[in-house]
Amino acid sequence: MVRAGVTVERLVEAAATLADEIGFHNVTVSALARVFGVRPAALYAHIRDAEELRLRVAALALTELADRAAAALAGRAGKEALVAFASVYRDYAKEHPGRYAAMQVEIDPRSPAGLAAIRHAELTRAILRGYELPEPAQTDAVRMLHSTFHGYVSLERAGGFRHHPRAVDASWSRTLDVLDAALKNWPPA
Amino acid sequence: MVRAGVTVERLVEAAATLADEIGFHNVTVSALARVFGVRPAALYAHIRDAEELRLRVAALALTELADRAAAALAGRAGKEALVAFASVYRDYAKEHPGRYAAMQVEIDPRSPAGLAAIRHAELTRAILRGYELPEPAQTDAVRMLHSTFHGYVSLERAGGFRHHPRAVDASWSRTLDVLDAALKNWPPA
DNA sequence: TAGCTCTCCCTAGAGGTACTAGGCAAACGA
DNA sequence: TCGTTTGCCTAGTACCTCTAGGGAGAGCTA
Repeated sequence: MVRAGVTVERLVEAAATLADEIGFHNVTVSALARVFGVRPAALYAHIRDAEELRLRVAALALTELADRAAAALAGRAGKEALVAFASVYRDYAKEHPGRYAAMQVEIDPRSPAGLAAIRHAELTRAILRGYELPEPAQTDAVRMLHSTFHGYVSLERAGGFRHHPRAVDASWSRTLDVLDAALKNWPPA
Repeated sequence: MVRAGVTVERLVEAAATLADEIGFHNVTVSALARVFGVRPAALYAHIRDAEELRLRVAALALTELADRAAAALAGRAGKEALVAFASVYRDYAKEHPGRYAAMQVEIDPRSPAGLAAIRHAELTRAILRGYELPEPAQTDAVRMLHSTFHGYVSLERAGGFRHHPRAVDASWSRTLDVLDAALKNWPPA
């Protein structure tokens, strides 16, 4: 009986990779066990249940994306920051569809995934450095930006834009122009 | 052996109701059979498989939402139309979380669900009546509006706004103000 | 009305998944 | 070298999807 060297970290990493390959939806404890050449029951020594596995993949994805966003935002402000963040977001979803899907699970704010999500929201706030919005407009803007990014990427992935010939990249680029203009000229309450 | 009177229509309607109650994710053929007081195998005379059931629920939800949107848009233009559509969208998601989740499945454009989705996109275009945007800005705007609505509702439902005290309704209202301003003053390419 | 057919739901069963309980052996620490 | 711990095992329960084939009620036909 050769030991497979399973650890939580390797498990979650493999689950994330598997999600990108076969879809987050299809990542099961059994499928993951097959990856490691091990019986499904063996994994329950490392994770409590399938739900914890999914939450850990979500936390991994949120952390990875936050890291990339932080790097992209470094030294940038205004529209440059906006475009950099948005590109990182959309590219990550393209590159890692399974991880991106994992991020959409309902998240307890006090879990590790919840902390990663908060860090994520704080980074979105960093986009606004060059725009000088007061509160509560800043929070409203953060929510709107996040919504637009997530909504666009989500609809694009689901095929929601496929029935019209207009290039999806072009609409994305124009959407960022519009968001930039909106942030520069935020209407008074 | 009393006949339960199962038909595809009643099945899909019950599945949608069940989705709103226990979550779309938890709607299984078995659970649906229990609702009808029938063995799971009996349902396979009416639906091909679980996938078809899910697609039919998605089509039902898209059609219902399109109907409501059409009614809300009748006789309205400009910001009034924008707010009416957005409210219908968000309220529907609140009222029918299971049906809303069903709409997020990947949809073949040529299926009934795909046709409902296209009708949906056309209705979003009707919002723009009062704003007089030329193509391709119109398509870009439709995509941006749809993205923002979906993204906001989706993040709200997933609890993404829960970690900040700012009222979610207030941010929503301000987001609509910003979208209105953006449509009125669409930046040139 | 008697019989025939069709439809609807049944049982049985194969195969997959989540998860628990308990066992055995490899790896590690004293 | 000898416990002890750790990691993976088998066995088993429960639930899910879906197929095959059987029986009985409902409606059509003569």
